[in-house]
Amino acid sequence: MEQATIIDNKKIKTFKTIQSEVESINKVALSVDCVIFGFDENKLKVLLIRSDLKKYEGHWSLLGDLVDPEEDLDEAAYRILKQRTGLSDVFLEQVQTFGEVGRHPANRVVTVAYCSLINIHNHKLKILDNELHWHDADSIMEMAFDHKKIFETSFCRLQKRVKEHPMGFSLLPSKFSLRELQNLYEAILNIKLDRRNFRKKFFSMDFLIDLDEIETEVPHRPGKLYKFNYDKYERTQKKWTGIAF
Amino acid sequence: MEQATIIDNKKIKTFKTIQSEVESINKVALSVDCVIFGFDENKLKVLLIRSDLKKYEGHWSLLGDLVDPEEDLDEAAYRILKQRTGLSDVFLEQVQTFGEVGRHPANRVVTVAYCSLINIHNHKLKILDNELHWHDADSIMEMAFDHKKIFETSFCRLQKRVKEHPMGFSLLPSKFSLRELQNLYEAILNIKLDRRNFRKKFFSMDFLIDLDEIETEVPHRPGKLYKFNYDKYERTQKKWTGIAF
DNA sequence: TTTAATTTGTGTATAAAATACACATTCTAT
DNA sequence: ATAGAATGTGTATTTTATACACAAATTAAA
Repeated sequence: MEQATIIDNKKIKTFKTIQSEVESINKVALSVDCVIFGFDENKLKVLLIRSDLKKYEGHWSLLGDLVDPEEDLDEAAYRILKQRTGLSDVFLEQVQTFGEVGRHPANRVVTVAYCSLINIHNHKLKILDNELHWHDADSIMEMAFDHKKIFETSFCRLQKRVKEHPMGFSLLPSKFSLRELQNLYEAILNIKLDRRNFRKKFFSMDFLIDLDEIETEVPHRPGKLYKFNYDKYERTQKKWTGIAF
Repeated sequence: MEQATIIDNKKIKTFKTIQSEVESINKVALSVDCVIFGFDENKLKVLLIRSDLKKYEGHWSLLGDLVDPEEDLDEAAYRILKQRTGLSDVFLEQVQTFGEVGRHPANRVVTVAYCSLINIHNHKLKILDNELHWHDADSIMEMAFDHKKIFETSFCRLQKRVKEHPMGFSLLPSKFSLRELQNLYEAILNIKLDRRNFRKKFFSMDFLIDLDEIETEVPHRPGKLYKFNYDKYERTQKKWTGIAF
């Protein structure tokens, strides 16, 4: 709403009219919900908290909070992440806004979903009362509110984005083997990939820096360790990829 | 915000506390802004309205309105479209939510941007006072509020989505020639495509129905007319497209 | 210290897809 | 009748994706 608006195709609301509405009735509660992904034991995980709402007793929900009227949306998302995980230097991306009238049982609450990818071993959960828990992303059952839908939307977005953007590396330690990288992709996309072709693909992209180190404490031949070359990636403009439905 | 929330990593807000906040202070005005794309004279167009806000006198803005507290977000977007264009059976997709604190000069207004594609010739604009105008998408200058940014985000989204989803057909008449289709893609993506390869591509996708009709009133050899096979597209599950940054 | 088990690391042949490119045909306008 | 302009078509080349097997390195156990 930010200009004259036609109502009933007739009556024109002026900005002044609208502004008075803004001050009074035409407001809704706005929240941010974070879908926080992690990767552990070769499984994609999502961080959930137990709902304290009577109606959803025993159900899990996403990590969220109301947006403060003085706070940017992104700020709110970063704040929630910081409060929950202690991390501030994380991958964070807005996914979608969910605004069905009945999505919250008590009030009209519109929520903006954010997706976040964190390296699960870089932080220790501030667990209080066992409220907070990492769940396997592939076995999420019922959730509070419409959080299942929000989760699924975010998961689909992740599956799509991870193929066109190197965000997956945020889920790995900074040094990783190609096997770990492949495990990550296989877990997110729920597919099996050919090891030789996978390696060929990533080497040909030429964004991996060979660290001349090898894995330790693996019960087999250790693999070489790599890190992702973010600098080079940022400098490289993405190529044209054709039309394909 | 939809469960117990940690503040200062200490104090736990209960739902009751939060609910009272919902009732009072923790609300913001929420609007929907529609980026309405059209295609005319081989150019991508966007429908804008003159801002009536003093501060933005002479500037153009997107078509938007406040979301009613009893109204779903999508409903609000459809309502705006209907009011502005008279069309109800249109392509509509949420793009992103913009919630910077200072984006509206007078109030905190968070806006959810929607992208819409309409066939420009299927409706006659309900023009009032010359307020409403189709602009060339490639020559948008200054706009009111952060609408330039919203437009650009939506335009980028369109460029990306049109390559992976057959939404572009919404901008064309139901019967179109391959040249029109190619012009559309060239306009949206701002590139030149090889005519033979473009045709080969679309024929190999096999979603075009040959109508056994030809163009009329063109000053040259008329091309064959096609329509898009939405049914077949819906039944066809999209193929795996590989990892590529 | 030998052996088995497991995983790493590598290359080639084939198929599929994208690209580059030219000419005859059809229709309109004059 | 002719000129102009756009349609319609095929092939050769390059690039990319896919399928597939074996030797070398390391650990764990005998």
